[in-house]
Amino acid sequence: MKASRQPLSRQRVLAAAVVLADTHGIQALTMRRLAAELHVEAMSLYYHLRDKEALLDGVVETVIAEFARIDTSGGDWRTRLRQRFLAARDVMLRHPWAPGLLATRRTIPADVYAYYDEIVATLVDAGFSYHLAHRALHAFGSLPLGFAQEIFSPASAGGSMEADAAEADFAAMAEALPHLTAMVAAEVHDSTDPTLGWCDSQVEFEFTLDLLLNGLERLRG
Amino acid sequence: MKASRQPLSRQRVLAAAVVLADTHGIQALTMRRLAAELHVEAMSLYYHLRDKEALLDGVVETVIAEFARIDTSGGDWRTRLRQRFLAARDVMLRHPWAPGLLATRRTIPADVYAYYDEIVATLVDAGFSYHLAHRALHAFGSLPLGFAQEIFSPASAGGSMEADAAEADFAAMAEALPHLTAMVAAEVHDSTDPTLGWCDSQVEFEFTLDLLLNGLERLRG
DNA sequence: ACCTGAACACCGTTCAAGT
DNA sequence: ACCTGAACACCGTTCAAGT
Repeated sequence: MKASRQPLSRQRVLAAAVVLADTHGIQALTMRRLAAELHVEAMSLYYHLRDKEALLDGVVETVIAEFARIDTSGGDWRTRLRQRFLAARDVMLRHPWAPGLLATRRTIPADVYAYYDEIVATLVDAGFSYHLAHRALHAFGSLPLGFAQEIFSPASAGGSMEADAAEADFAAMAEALPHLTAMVAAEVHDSTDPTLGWCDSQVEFEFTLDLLLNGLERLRG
Repeated sequence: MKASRQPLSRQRVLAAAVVLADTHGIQALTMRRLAAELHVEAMSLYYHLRDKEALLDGVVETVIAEFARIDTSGGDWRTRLRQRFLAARDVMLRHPWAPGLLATRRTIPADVYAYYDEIVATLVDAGFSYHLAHRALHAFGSLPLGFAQEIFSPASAGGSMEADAAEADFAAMAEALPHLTAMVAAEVHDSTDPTLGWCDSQVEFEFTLDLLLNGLERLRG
């Protein structure tokens, strides 16, 4: 136990931080707790990382680095981008806290730039102008990073909406929100569908993705 | 000064919280500081709000309530939704911290449900099935709330990308990220364009919006 | 009904000091 | 080079107490 204590490093600290967030949630990722996990005092972390912001930046960097270099092989531009975005999604599904954390960062990991460069390359190779490629990048939003904007209850994957409806007076809700009620009744997420939350399930992700890809294909000069 | 001290209320606390966030940033919104702003001790706030989560929930509720009831008058479903979403955007531009805060909430303000009910109503009235209306809602993401997913530097409205390029060795960047460099060179955001950040400017917001609306129009049965 | 003082547990961070 | 103890400023929150 004592003999096994190799010296810390930035990499080891970041890896431990990812594991801690995966197992106990992002709110458990405090300097003191992370240090305890590494059998070290909190202050030791400051030797390897400037401050907590630097820790969080490093954590998203670590996650982004998981976007494996997938083969950009066969298919047209749409299938190539589709592959990439779905690969990114695999990573995010393993780290459900990552989208939220990424949203709070003010600096973009360098890897993200490289990633976006490849996307633009794919578009331009397919005949897009830089102008349209730029707009496409905007339109994609966070889809290249593997997640869609989450509106409804990011924390409660599994649908708080049904739960609320069950608790509250369902008839009253049906009266106040007739269209939503009808829609929800007709549309319950397939429970085998991998999800990052109520509003970001796999099938919806792919629907939005294809809607955008097809719309862009139409605009492609 | 002393005589003007009317008793606190949930509404007054929330209004003060919005002002505090507007003027000093969301990170300045602490129980203690908010209390000081109201010339009261921090503990007094707990009489009106259960805890800080309840405060933050109330703050987003207050912002959402600003989505004025705009006339859903003339035009087809696309122009009606477009009006709504752009009106929401006006609100968010006045509270740039709101999208980020909203992303951290785990419960949806009741007003948001009512808002989405109206959107579904508009779609269904236009001939959408509930199924397609549901998918449309997903595809819209956060656009109905007036903002697009922000990938690049949410905090630095005004473009850290150019800044970084200026600081770093531009030639090296051009080599490492040839397509992005070319794209950025060809595409600089118009500085008169109202923006919530590098990746969420008004023209891009509208482009994405129309791309989705047109794609959905095509799928409409 | 509405507000407060004192206290607690927990943060991130600094600094001088240890090995 | 790498880690630590003590201390500081700042959180959110409780509880019993004031008016």
